[in-house]
Amino acid sequence: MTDAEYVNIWMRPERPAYGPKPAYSRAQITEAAIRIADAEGLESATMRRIAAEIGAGAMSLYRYVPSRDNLIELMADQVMGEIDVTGMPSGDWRADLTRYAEGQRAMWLRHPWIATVQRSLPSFGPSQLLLVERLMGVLDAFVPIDENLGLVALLNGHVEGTVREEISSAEAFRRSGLSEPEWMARSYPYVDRLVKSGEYPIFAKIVMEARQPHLSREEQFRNGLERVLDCIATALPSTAGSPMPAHREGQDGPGTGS
Amino acid sequence: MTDAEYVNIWMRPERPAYGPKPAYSRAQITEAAIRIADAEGLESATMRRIAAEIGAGAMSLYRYVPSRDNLIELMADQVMGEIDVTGMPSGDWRADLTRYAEGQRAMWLRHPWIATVQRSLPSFGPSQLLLVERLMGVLDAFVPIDENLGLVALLNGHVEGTVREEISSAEAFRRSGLSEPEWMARSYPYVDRLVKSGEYPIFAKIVMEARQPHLSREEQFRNGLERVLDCIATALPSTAGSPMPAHREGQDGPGTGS
DNA sequence: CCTCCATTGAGTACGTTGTACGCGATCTCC
DNA sequence: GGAGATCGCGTACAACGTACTCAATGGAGG
Repeated sequence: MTDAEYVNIWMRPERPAYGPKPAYSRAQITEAAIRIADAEGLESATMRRIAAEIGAGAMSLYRYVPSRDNLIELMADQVMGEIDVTGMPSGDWRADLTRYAEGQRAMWLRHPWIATVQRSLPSFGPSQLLLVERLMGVLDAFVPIDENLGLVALLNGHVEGTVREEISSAEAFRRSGLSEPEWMARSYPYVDRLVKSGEYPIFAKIVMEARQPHLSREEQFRNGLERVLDCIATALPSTAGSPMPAHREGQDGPGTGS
Repeated sequence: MTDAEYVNIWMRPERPAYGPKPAYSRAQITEAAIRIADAEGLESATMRRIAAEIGAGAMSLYRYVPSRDNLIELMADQVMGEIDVTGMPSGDWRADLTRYAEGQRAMWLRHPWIATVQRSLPSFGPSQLLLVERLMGVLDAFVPIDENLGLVALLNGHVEGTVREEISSAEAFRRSGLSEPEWMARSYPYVDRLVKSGEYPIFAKIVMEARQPHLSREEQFRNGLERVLDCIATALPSTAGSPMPAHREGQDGPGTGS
């Protein structure tokens, strides 16, 4: 009835007209859920567990949140608000996008369960909306809105793709209960068999030769990010300010000399 | 005990030495699971449901697969095998990568549940391995392996990011049980309030002005893909063949006529 | 002031999930 | 021809999300 009226969790008012004072709040529940999900994974953030965390009865949560799915939407929007995009656009689009990208990555690493959340697309929560405003505001002066959408998608695609991989390998370890070295030791026979079989030369090349996988995650991320920013630069008019990538100081783009 | 020995589903042999003839097979179970997940979502592909689909008892599946998570890994690898990468590298890297990207997208759209699967990173199944061989083989002759990894990550990031958005909006409709027009009608008051509030000028601009969201999904994907391929082109040596389409001097590569 | 009743926190209960365990039947190896 | 591993499968259990129900609560209308 009234439940189905709201297509969005944000369309549903939190506080009713009158009645007894609520003992808890959406914010409190959301924060508790995030705390649990951060520490033990999203699947551990069950309704009972969250309720216990704040000292409530299991069913009390449903006075504040219509369903677990909606609570997860609240969690997702909440953590999006952690990304610092104040003062954007600052005038230096490259610095702005870098700060955004690193903030996004840091947030994902703090809250790895984000990777498993279906952002049911247009569920625009307040934090997500603000993020869009600031992020797309960076390029808004330089390109038409459609171009902006494309460039932002490119940037987000890279950030999310990279971090997702980072997270999922960490998650795989956590789930299996093995440490990374132990896991690698266990995997060695399989990988070794694949390499020695000769059927997968490029896989073997990755295992044997690639240095990228041995760099720190930060460096891997940085390298990819610079590439994406260079790509964005080519789509902007020269009035956009940041110089062309070719003669940037400390340029480390595609094809280092060594 | 012997269960924990295997870190990988692919390290565990399917057929044991002796005993009665198995009535089913991993492949059969995997296919049934995929069929159900395609039609009703991954959460409907429960062990009981899958067993019923092939006419088996619920617990029989555990003779073939150690856990549901491992079954999902099998499913994921299976559908990766659907992407047609035969004949790569063909010599035209741009055509190869386009075919790969569109194949990847088509596969994701056929099996939307893929978006929710944590690819526990190095669980290299046979199809995934073959895919890596063919895909990375496309650029292997032109760039060092580390550069290749970066470029492929860029491409995959775009494909996955775009399709993920495509899927999650479709999923949101499916879950809510509403049709797209009905959903939009329900959302209208919320969106309208946001736009009229004046607090979100760029969001408003997207809603009011952007044409990209009204293009077909194929066109949106194509546009973004071209951008990524252009970006990759700048990282390749000129011997790679495919010329830059638009704003570069058209040095027609030897032999490539497109 | 009192009364009304929507809303509160919370207990109980139901249906569904993944899967541990154990059974008799079946097949390969020695 | 045993011996014993492996088969399909029924039963059982713990944990999940959440529908339903209840007495207690406290602002609104008189």
